[in-house]
Amino acid sequence: MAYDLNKFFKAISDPNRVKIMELLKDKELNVSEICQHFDMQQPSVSHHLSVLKNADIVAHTKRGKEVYYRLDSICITSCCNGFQEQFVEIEKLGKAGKAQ
Amino acid sequence: MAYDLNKFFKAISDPNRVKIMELLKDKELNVSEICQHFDMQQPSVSHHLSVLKNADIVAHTKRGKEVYYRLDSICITSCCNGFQEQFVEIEKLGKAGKAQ
DNA sequence: TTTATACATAGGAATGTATCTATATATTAA
DNA sequence: TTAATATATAGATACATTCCTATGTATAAA
Repeated sequence: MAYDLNKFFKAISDPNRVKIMELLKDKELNVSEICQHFDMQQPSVSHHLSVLKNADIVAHTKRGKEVYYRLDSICITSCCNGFQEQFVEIEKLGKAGKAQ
Repeated sequence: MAYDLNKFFKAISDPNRVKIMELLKDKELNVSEICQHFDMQQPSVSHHLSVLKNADIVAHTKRGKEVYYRLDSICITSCCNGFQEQFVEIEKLGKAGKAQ
């Protein structure tokens, strides 16, 4: 799978989308469930989900009337690692800790 | 150092800024030298450098009339790794290869 | 088949961003 | 001190993004 790094980073450059990703960290949620955690209207949440989907950060499955979204962690690690490798020598990678 | 992840990802969401980062990969360059690689005018390059500087992605040193910019690879690895760790279990990290 | 529910899409207003030209500031050379 | 060079800042314009309301589409329930 060839991820579009620019699309990926644009997608994660919005705090509301990052919050959606956090909600989906270890569970699937449908759109209504995601909406409950925001002040935004449902169409705005749908828009953010489509940006995440378009960047391959989330996948979705329709079950009945509901559409369930889940995180694609391969995309996240692949894009983050791939970007680092463009700029930092391999032997230096993985040494820097989490941003505090 | 507490990096601002949102600021970091917004900064790297622009192709021209990523290209500047590539130019600075293993050498310092001053603004005029960076400008030679772009069609943009010098003030636009200066603007992009200030966005990168503001996100702690580059540092700069003035020598005489010139201002030399260099990449801060610690910022890059710290932000990329820190972001991954928000969403992916530690034991799964570093397994996914470079985006092709 | 009609109605209700879940979600997506369309279109518009407000705001943010990238680029340009013009100009200010700092440093060096004459 | 005056002129030239390197870079940054200011202001304007074009375009992109976010959010809203209104509405379309698919599925399930009555």
